[in-house]
Amino acid sequence: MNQPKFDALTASQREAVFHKEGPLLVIAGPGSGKTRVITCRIAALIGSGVWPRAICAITFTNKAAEEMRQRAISLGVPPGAQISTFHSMCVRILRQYAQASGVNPAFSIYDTADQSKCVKQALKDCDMDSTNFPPGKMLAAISTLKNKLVTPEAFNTSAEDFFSRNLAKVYTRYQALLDQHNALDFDDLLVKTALLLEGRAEVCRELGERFRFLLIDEYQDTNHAQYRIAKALASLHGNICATGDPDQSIYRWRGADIRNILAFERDWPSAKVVKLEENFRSSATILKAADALIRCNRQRKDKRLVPTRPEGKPIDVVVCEDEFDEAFTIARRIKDLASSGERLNSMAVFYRVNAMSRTMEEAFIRQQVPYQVVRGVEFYNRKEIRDLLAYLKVAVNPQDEVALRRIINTPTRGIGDVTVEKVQAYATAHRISLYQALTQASAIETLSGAVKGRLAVFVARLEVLKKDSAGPAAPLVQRAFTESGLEQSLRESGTGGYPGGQDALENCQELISAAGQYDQQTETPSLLEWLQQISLFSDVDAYDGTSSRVALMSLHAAKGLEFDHVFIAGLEEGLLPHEQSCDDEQEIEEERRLFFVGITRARKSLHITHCRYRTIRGQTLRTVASPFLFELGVESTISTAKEDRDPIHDREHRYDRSDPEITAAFTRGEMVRHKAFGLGRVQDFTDMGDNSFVTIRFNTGQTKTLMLKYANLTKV
DNA sequence: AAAACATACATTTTT
DNA sequence: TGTATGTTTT
Repeated sequence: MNQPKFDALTASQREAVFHKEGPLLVIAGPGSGKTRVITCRIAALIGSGVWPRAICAITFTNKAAEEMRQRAISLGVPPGAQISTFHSMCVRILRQYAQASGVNPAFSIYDTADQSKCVKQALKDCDMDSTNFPPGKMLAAISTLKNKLVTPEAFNTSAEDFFSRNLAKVYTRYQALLDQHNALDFDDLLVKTALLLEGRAEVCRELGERFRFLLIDEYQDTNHAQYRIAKALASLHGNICATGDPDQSIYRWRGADIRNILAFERDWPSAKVVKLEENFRSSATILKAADALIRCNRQRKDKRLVPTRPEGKPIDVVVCEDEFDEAFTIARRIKDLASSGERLNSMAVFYRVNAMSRTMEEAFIRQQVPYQVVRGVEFYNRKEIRDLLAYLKVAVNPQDEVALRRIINTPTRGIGDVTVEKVQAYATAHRISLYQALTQASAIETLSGAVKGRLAVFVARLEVLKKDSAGPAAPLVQRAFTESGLEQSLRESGTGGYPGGQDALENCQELISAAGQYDQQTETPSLLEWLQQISLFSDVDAYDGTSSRVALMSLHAAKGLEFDHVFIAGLEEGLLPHEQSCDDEQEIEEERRLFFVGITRARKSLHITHCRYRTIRGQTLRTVASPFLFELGVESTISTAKEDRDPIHDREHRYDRSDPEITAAFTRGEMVRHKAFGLGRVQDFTDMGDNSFVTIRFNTGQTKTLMLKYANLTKV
């Protein structure tokens, strides 16, 4: 049926696509057409008589899952196969087997911000000092334990040294708090699923019978919990197909265990291994450099990078003066490429740390190069979105105390900290949840009549929402928006606590329409399901490859993407490899893989820059070129960006040239640069047209009032 | 309750 | 250097 579509496959791709029964490991290098192989494999399985519903494909990101679904559709694969991320699969399993796994199906999903609230609370409850035990560190340690499926009880018995014993206390308390709140954090989703599958043989068998074919993408990024889940799910039949590239493992720091993919053949001795070594993406020149680089890693399975494309342009390595010069140089080269007919959305700039995006953005604005910054979080982390979602979460799961505390006085409704503490005291005394205590507020003697009234109004609103919480999500989100008072407070912005009132309003409306979309796409939509689903979303998916803009992103964010022209900035010691990843050889090797990932995104041309000086945290330091540069082993065109510019007044010229608004108004607090005095902050601005003057406190400590027309200031 | 002030902090990021 | 968060002030 789908046979004609498979004709274009290479021999090794065919092997991977048509291997039917038993374990299969596909080691797929960059640009080897891996995604296509997986979707073709799904099609081939179904073509050979496998029922679509028996297929379970697991990805790491929602974006990857969506892409795979789209590809499957365009291949003509009938619907029914489950294609989802590890986490959403776990949510589904946990809800289906709620009883067996000991969770309440209305659970909230806690993200890092919620987690951090709980850890802080746990530290407080344990009388531990957050200076000696920083919440972030504790959370990371807890996450590591969870990844290894170590329960608080187990850790309690094994913890011996001072730190471990304290960690055990916090971990135990933290987990108790989550239980109390009927909440699972991201790690719990995996842990509970793994424990369910390993602890309940009948559940494991049922799921094994249902999902006869398991496909796991990016297997090199699995952590231990995910590994155990995969192993359990495939234990019945051994039909597990793992695909990945050990050379693209860049998430060790968040628990990814490269040993999972390296030891696949040991776990599944009958495994067939297929290597996809041909690269259909990059020019031979780029591949040669990438190959030379990655060969410097010692802990590695040997793998070839076989080019199928012609030589292409030489790799371009540029030494810049400082980060401004670097950004300027990149912007100018992009302009050159654009004027030679290349599309802006075929180009991308990668950097090691997101902080580097700002300098880039400034240069791009000045040079008028359209760009988009691709960043992780944003939308769902906005205050107004979190507030609105918290309101809904409480309606669905009143035990969710983090959400409840968030909204109890947001927008302000005269329920201050003192009141909450009184209610909390009552709750503790009567061993009930905070929410339950709120419903009994009239019985709390320490509260005044007025406060009781306000609490009653608040609870009544939530109760109504809770009662009507069945059916489509969008109307409920709309209602919560209005009834919570959030909408009104946003409309009256300026006075309220929301500085960007208009934006915030639009964001909330966007959330409502997102809920509407979910309602339309889902057979039996429910608020609970929607909330659980969007907890697992981030908006990296918001990257728009079709708009005509250059993409700016971190090297990590670049994984899975490809561009004709790639720029990688900051190839300096301490930045790439990052100074905090230089402790051991393993970390250095991961940094090398990160660079490798960046390089192999490029199809036609690769441009690498590094600076002689870079300002980090306000200090300008002389830099050293990254050792990785020399490992590329290519005859690179080393050019100095500065050569065609005035060497002394570079920076000033750059700004003068591109900033015609030199007499524009300045506002208090703005950063400006003065030729002689350097950086400073505007204290005051008196607009007198041509004779305007401006008061600036310079970083040298002096404050000066200058005539604008003579000052020659530039905005920073 | 809001604004002003002070202080810690600072990779990578998905779920 | 900036920011994000927490604390004090009004």
